[in-house]
Amino acid sequence: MIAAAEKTGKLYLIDAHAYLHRAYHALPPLKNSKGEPVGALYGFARMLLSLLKREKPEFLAVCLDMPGKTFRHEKSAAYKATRKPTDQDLRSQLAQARGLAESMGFKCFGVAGYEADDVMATLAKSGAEKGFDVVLVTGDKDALQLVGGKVRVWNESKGEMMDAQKVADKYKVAPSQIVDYLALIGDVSDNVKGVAGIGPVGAVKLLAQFGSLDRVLEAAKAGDPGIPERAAESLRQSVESVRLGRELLALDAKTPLDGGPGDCRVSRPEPAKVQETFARFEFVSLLKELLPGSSAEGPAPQAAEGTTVSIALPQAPAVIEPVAVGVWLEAAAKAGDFSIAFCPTTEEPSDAEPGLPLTGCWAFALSLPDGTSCRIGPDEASAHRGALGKLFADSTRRKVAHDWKALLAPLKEAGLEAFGPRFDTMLAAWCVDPGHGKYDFAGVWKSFGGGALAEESPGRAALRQAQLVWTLEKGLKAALSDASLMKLYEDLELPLVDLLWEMEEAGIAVDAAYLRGLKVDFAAALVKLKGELDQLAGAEFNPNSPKQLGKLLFEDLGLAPLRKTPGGAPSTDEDTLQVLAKQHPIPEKVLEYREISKLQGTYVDALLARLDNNGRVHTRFNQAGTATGRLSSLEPNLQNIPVRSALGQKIRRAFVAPAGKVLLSADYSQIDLRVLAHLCEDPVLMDSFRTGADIHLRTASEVFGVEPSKVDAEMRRRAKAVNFGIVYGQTAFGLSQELGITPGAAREYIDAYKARYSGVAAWGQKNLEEARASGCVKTILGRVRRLPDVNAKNTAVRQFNERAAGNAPIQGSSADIIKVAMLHIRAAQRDPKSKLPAEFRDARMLLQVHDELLFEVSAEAAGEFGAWVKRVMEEAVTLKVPVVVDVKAGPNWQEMKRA
DNA sequence: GATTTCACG
DNA sequence: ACGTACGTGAAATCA
Repeated sequence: MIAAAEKTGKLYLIDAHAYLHRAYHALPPLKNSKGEPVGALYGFARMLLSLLKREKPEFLAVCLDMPGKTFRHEKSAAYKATRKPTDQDLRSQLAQARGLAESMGFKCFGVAGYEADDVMATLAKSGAEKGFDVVLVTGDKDALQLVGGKVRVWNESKGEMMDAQKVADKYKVAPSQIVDYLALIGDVSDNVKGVAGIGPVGAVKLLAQFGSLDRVLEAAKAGDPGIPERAAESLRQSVESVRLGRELLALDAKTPLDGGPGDCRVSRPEPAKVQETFARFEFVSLLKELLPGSSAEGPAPQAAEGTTVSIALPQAPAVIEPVAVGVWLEAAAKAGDFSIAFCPTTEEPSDAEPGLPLTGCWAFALSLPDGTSCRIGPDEASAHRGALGKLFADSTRRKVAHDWKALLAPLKEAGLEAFGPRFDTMLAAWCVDPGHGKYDFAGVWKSFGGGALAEESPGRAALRQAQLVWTLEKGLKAALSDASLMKLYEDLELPLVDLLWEMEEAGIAVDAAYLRGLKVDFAAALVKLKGELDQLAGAEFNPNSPKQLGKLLFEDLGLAPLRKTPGGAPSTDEDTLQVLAKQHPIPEKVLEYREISKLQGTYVDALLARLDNNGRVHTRFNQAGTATGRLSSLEPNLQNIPVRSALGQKIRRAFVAPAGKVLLSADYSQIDLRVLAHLCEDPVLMDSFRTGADIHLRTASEVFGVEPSKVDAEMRRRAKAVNFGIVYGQTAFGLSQELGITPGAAREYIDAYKARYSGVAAWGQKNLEEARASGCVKTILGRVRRLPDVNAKNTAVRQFNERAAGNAPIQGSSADIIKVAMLHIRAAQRDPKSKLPAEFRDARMLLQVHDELLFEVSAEAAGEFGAWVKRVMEEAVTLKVPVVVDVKAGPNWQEMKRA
């Protein structure tokens, strides 16, 4: 038998104690509820997790120091003698690091008498011999001596991957000379003194000339003319100490280990083990990352009241088998309310679902509150048309469903229009806690405490949903009341369902011929640019590939990266390319290519593909998606049609009004800042709006302390960025990036703003305090946003929540206002008693883009209609400052003039 | 499926 | 010591 060759791959070696030290000093002194210090362990575990996620290592070893003296202390009394004794709080954590790493499924090595560095050296050597690509994860310069061949050092905090070339570039010596180099210049942390008068430059020179420390010392002894006499004398005096230093710095690759690289395969941690360990340290969020779906036992961190909503759902009971439609109708006649769930069906017959109707593309599950259910498809619907129609039209019966808007089209197709009171569990769930992102039935059931629902076929899932939705409804009603959200849900969100559906159904006309012309132009421009780029690069590459572009710019051309992406790669985004454009012609061309490619792929192609038979495209509005109360638009997204660039406006030009009509746009002017003024009642801000000033100009005047007439364009631009930033909870860094100024200057702008607009600053403070105490913030209509992590210990997480806490009331209130206006407009259009002209009633609301409404209206009536819409929108709410709407109209969405 | 980039308010 | 302005959706690339 021949043994199979040992499987190899990338082997990561972690210097555990380096990370524990770093985390200990970097993080606030976290303790668990028992008062035990856990901050360093937390940082260490987090680092391991992010390495796991980012690098997906196949093999990984955690290398530790053991307490007590090492062979180096035997050699030198001075070794590390200058180090301060380790804090007790850190010592206790160092002792627990091994257990923590092992519980996470990592192989650990630590040998008494040796340091973690020696262990790493040993594993690196044997790993490289066995064919592993070895990566030492450490910031310690000593480790660079091991670089070469298959061994590299990754300085994770600086994001540098050091191979032999990089070492040579940075230190001007080969990795094999690193020990000699450090011995010559000394190393403070190890208390290795080095040679007096010889620094990095001198050391590099000597080593370049003589090759090694020994040769340097020999040459000094022999009085070689290549060494200045002063340095030679200094070297002769230090022969003993520098040789000792070299011995101390050289890593020992012969550490006795109980195992090797092959034993370091990363395995999935045993859930019980990691759960136990993390629960002991109370690493709740980390546990979720490592084992999604699990929860830490033990005392959870104190969540403020209002951050979480539980409505005590039971585990889902088994699905109750459906009854025949006739039987169900008899039961329904005696009962009152019923629920409806849509079941997407296919034309393909399915063995798994014998009960499923196959003749059409729709089917529904219906259920009574007691679970008595049936399924109807086109056949059943026609067989029981009369009874079903009567039931759906009966306004005394409440009808419960999850996501009514999605139900309206299939119901219409089935000829089953529903009248009377509705309950929509999707909207209710979103109102109660809008932070989940997705609100499909199974997701809502789970996130409100009902546990995971098993995968089911569409037919069974619809049946189950119709039956379970009653339980959800009961809990959500209570939750809506408890949070004072019933009015928002009933009077705003629920009525919006039909309006949004009508907008979706209406769609918007697109000039297909124009768009096809644009497509040809763009395609030609792309071919040309691609040719020029390949020429410039000297080889073919894909400008849409960040990876290929990054390699070209930062490796082949040697340009300097500006910043890194979250994934750790050097970024090639627009900001970066604009900076690099000053050094090389390629970035500029890539920017051009990217812009056109984006417009072509995201807009031209997508719109052409989505044209209906009448030349219109229909978006879908997601009413239950955003955390703040806004709508979003999808498939296609018509809320992000280009407007800022000249090329982008060509896309906007494709949205047109049919003959005899015009597009009319009504948008709220500065709605976010007006809402802010209303919320904070800052006298200066309120005055700006009451006097109808140019708001950014006024801000410039206040912040820069000059007369309004002395404000130039650049000052106004900066003030505008400050105003935007205020709404977003800006940092000095963020503003500095936006404006291309130093963080110090940005800080001054912000301070000046806060001094002039003290009411804004005070509101921000008060709002945050309320958020911390209650765990949520509210809009002017009482819409909540829950902020479970506004008190988080993790700085980044906490600060993110703090900014969201400041922004949500503003963005959310603006969303409230435009939603009210939409309903008012529609109500007036539909009210037979309102004396609106027929053209006003026929005007169709097509799109909502957060602060803008787009209508299609007869060209003759446009002027008057615009004036009316303006008034309704401005009067939707009464704020402490005026609300102003600007109206424009034109033949397409690009060429619009003020009406 | 994750990552990166970029379109909008 | 680290990351860094709020809220979205879509496409292309690459593993």
